[in-house]
Amino acid sequence: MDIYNEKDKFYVAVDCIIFGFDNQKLKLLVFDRRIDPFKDSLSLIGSFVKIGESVSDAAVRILKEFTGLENVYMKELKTYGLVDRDPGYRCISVAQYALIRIDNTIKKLVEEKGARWYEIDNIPNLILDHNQMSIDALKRIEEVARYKPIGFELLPKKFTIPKLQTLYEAIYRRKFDTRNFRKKILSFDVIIKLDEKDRTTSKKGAYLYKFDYNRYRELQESGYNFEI
Amino acid sequence: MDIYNEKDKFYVAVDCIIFGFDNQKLKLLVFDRRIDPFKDSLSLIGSFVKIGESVSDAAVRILKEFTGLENVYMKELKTYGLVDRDPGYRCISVAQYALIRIDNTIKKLVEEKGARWYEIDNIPNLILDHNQMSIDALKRIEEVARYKPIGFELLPKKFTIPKLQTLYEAIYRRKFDTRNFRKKILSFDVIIKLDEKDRTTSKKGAYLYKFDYNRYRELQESGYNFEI
DNA sequence: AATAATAAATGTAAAAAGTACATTTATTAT
DNA sequence: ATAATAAATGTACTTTTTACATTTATTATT
Repeated sequence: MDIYNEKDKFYVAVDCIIFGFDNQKLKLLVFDRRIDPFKDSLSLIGSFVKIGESVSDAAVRILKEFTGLENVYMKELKTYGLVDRDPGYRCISVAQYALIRIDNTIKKLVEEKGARWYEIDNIPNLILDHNQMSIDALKRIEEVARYKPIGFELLPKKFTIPKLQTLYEAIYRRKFDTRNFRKKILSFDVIIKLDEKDRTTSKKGAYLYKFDYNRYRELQESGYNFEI
Repeated sequence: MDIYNEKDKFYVAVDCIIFGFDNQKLKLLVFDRRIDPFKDSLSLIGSFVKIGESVSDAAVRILKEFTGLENVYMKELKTYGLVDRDPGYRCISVAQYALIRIDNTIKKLVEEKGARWYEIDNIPNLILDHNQMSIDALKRIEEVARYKPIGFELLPKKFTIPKLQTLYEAIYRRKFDTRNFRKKILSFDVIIKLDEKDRTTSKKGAYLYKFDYNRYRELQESGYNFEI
C-alpha cells in the first residue's frame, strides 16, 4: 500500500486574527465578506495557501492584500483541523495572529475593504470557527505579553508611558499603579526617552519614548525575562 | 474565479517529537524507518492526516500506533509549511511534541518498532526538517517548563523530590540548590507526600510524592504562575 | 495677574520572594 | 562500632515587589 493517496489531500487556509489598539481599547479587525462562500457574513481575513507558496508567505500575502501592511508582527497561533470545521470542503486552517498600529492610513484602507474594529469584549458572530480563533488568539496574547514586550507593536513608534500603561491595562484587564508601572518598564531598559512631549491628553504633556529593538534583542538573547 | 482549485490541495502530515526522561537525561525518541520514502534513514514518527480525521486525532493515532500509548501529554508545536520541505510531494506538517514516562513496557515496545532514545545533546541526522522540529520542540519545552509544571509528565506517577530536581536540571541545563528547589516546589502546593520511600538510590531512602492534578487545575484557573 | 483644573512625574518604607550557604539524619555495609 | 551515602532541613542576607500621596508643568478661566 502506498502512503500517498490523492483522496487524502486538503485545502490549507491561513486566517489572520488582527489586533489593534486605539489608545483606549484593544480591538479586533473584522471583515464584511464580499464574496462567496458566506457572502455578507462577518469573518477574519484568510485565503487558501497556494501550492507554490509557503504557509508563512501566504500569511504575509493575505495581510498585505487586506491591509496594505508589510513587516507586521505576526505569529502562528495554531492549526484548526477538525473534520467538519468547514461544511464546504475539507480544509484545515493555520491561524496567525498579528498586532498592528492603528493610524489614519490604516483606518482608511480598512474602511475601503469593508472592515471594522470591534472591542475584544464585544466581538460579533463570525463564520466557521473564527470566533474560537479570536478567543484563542486573545488568550495567547495575554500569555505572551506576560514575558515579552509585544505591547510596543500595537503603539505608535513614539508613545508615552501613560499610553503604554493603558495598553497593558487593556490586555491584562486590570489597573496598575502608575509609579510601579513606570519603575518596572524603565527597569527593562528597552525604551528610550525622546526630547518631545505629547500634549494631546494633558496640559503638562507627557514625554515620548521609543522602543529600543537592538537593546531588546540583546537582552532577550541573554535570557532576560520581561515579565510585567 | 473560483477560490477552490484542485491544484491547491496538499498532503497534511503530523509528526511527533517525543521526549522522555530516563532518570538522568532528557531524551528524544528516534525511529529507524522501515518503509519508503527514506527507508533506513532516521526520523521522527509521523503520518499523513486522513481526509476523514481531524489533525489532533491523527496525532493521537500516530502516537498509539508507534508507542502503544494513549492519554499522553501532547501539544501542537507549529506547522512546517515551506514549499520545498519535502522533495517528494507538496506536504505541510503539523508538528506535535509529546512527553512520556519511560518505563519497561515502553522500552520493549519501542525496541520492537525499531526506535531508540537519543540524548538531546546528541541527536543524529534525521530526514527532512525533523532536526529543526526537534530543536524547536526542545526550545518550546524550555519555555513552557518555565511557567507550567510539565515536568511531572515525564516522571513516573510516584517520584522523589531529588528526581524531580534532576529532571529540571536536565531541562534548564543548570544546577539548583537542593534546599531552595525543595522549598520552591513545595510552595506550589501541587505535590502530595506519600508514606512510601524510594530506596533505589540511597540507604536512607527518599519520600515518594505524587502530582495533584486537581489542585494544579484549581491554581492554574486562578492564574497562578508556576515559575521555577 | 491670580486661581483652578488636569494629567504627568516622582520617592520611600514595608512586605515578600529569592538567594547563598553547612549540618544533621536515616540507613546499610563493613 | 564505624564509615559511607544520599536525603532532609533552617537562617541570614539581598533583591524585588507592593502600597501609598504629593509636587510639577501647563493651560484656561476669572
